[in-house]
Amino acid sequence: MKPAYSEKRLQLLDTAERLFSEKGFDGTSVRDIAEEAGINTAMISYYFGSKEKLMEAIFEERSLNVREKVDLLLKDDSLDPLQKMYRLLDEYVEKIMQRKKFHRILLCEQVINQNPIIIEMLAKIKSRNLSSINDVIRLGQKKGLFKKQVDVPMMMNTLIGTISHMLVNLDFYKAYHHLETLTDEEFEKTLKKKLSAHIKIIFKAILSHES
Amino acid sequence: MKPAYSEKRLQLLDTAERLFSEKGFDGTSVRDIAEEAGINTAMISYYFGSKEKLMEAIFEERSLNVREKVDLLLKDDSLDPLQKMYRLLDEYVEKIMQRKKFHRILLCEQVINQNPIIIEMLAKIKSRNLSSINDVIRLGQKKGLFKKQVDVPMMMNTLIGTISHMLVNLDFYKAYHHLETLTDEEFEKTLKKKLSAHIKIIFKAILSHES
DNA sequence: ATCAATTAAACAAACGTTTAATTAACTTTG
DNA sequence: CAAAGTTAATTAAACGTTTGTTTAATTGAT
Repeated sequence: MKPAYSEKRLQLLDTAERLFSEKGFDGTSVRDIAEEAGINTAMISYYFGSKEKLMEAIFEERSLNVREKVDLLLKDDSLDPLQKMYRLLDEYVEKIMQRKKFHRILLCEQVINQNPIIIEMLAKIKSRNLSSINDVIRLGQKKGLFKKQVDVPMMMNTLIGTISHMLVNLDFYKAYHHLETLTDEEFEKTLKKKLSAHIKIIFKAILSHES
Repeated sequence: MKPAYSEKRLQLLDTAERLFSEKGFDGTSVRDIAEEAGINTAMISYYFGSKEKLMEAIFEERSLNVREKVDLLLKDDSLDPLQKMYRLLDEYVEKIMQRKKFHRILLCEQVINQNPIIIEMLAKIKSRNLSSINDVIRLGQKKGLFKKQVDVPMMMNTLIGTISHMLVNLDFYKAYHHLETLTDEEFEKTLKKKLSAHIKIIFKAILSHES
């Protein structure tokens, strides 16, 4: 369980992430992971200690923390509060799309997972991110640009819910809009633009006071 | 595998739904289910044929079909198209909240599931529901009340994504708004109202043309 | 006496983890 | 600079459980 960054460790981590996202944690055996990675089964215990701890390692390496992004945003005087929120929203779209496999795992594990270490990890990240976002919201309210009553967790719920649910409907969405001819990169680019524009409309309606 | 509606069959189905929603399909053993239901393990094969088919039975009994609701809505001349969409949205909030356990299962299985029967089942329901909803949208567009370009799957993605993601954040949301003192029924009522109002704002922004 | 419902026991297969042995990579030493 | 010694990396095999399903026997009602 010694080395922190070896090629085989990373190989196991990537393979496990892929298989967990395709078949779930309990649907994937350590033999599956080792075999597909071309590495001996015992190496999982050797590097991570256990299958559970391998999962924890995935969460530690892939979880999304927006505090730094928010700090930069708050300092940037060239952007009004709504534009700051637009940038933040794009950050979520970008990062979640960038880490599709992990966020599919996250989607399942938030329902199923019983591991107290992961539960604690997610609770901390959620609280921290929410409190950072609240800073931006309060700024907008102070400047009189946002409504006084904004249900921020509800708004974030729609942000993450919309992006996450798109992750499970990717193929359906692609087929509906006849986008199968596009390359993966083209489709991804198109989709991110659509998601971004769509959620901007939503955020504007939630945040700013108009009839 | 004979009887379609016996007390023990329903008992197994309910217990399985609960355990699958708490621990996932692969995280739940047939012994778990049988033991918690107080029924012999072999009865699962007897009634359903297999664990897989038990899961299929859950999907058959709990999936949400909105066609009837939409048909009623389309006929109702006392409602304008936006109000029809509001009613439809409330139907989704109501039904998903009513079937929390099943929709937690659905959330995971849409990512993980490999069972072709369930995949086919979900694809059919999704297409059917979407085409029904498209009828309402086209009506609104015909009357000049809705935008000409509406990404209906994207809109539905936000609807279902918002409600579903709330299902995994219930406790967090309750704690954030200090709603722990409420009874379960009171909280559920409050939450449904909040969800409904929130999504109405979103739908209005997506559907109607304003700056 | 017949047939459905129910049971405990047994089945092989798959599970996560550990073991003890072997190989590979360095370090130390003469 | 090679040989010996030392530690880390890697392996195949085995461990004891648990898995979903089936079996063959038993119960209960008609």
